[in-house]
Amino acid sequence: MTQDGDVGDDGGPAAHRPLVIATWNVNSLRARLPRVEQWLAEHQPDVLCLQETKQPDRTFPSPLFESLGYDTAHHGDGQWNGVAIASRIGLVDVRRGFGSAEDAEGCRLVAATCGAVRVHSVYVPNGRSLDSEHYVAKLAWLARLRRFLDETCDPAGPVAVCGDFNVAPHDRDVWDPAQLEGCTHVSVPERAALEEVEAWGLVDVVRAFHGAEALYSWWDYRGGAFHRGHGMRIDLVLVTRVLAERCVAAWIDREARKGVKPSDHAPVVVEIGEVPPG
DNA sequence: ATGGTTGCGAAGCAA
Repeated sequence: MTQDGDVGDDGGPAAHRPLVIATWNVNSLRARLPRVEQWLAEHQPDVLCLQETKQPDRTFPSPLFESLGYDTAHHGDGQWNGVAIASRIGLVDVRRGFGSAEDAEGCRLVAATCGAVRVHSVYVPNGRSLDSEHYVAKLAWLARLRRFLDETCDPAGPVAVCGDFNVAPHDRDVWDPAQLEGCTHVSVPERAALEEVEAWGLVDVVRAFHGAEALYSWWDYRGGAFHRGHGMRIDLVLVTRVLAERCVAAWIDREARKGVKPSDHAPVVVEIGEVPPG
């Protein structure tokens, strides 16, 4: 690992490695642990947000993360949902859930300050179907997230909201909008609820870096969806303007969807040049 | 053709 120094390799000004923040719905951390270890070693993110750890806090493998140089905060209470943040740049002021009745969906939000950045790992409810009570709860959860940001953060500061939003922001974020008419993830109300979250002061940096190009972060396990290109971009890194302005790269690691026992989601990675103090 | 796959936990549900 390189040390931050006053002088770079070429003798010129120090070349600071960007701050790397990633998010990954691992669809069971237990099942995915070898892939997560491999991915951390390969990409060396400073912060990794995880969703669907599918385990209670007491079994979360924090010692393993510590051995890899990461402090962790986990919020999970059983075999479903579960979110975490792993950070090698510090991890303080942990908050688990909204701290209110709206959190009844359970273990879908954890926040922590990592270095200068207030980081949130979120797992938005799936919604199941448009006529389901779970869809109503999904809309309410997104509205609660917006209020949570209003109450706990400053949009002028360095804030990142990362995770599986279970909403494709735009028709360009799904392989075939016609096939998905009447389905969750693309409906007008949930897209509006996501826009309300972004309107707090957040930029979808992967989209900002890739114009209108088709980019997906999730592909169904069934029917060879990945190889057919049948995906959706539902995993997002949303950052405040002060971070977006310093963003030097933002991408989705499709390679992680390949190989042995992949998650059905790919990691989303954002690289930020120089982070000002919060 | 209402299929297909994975994870959880040990039958069916959730995604």
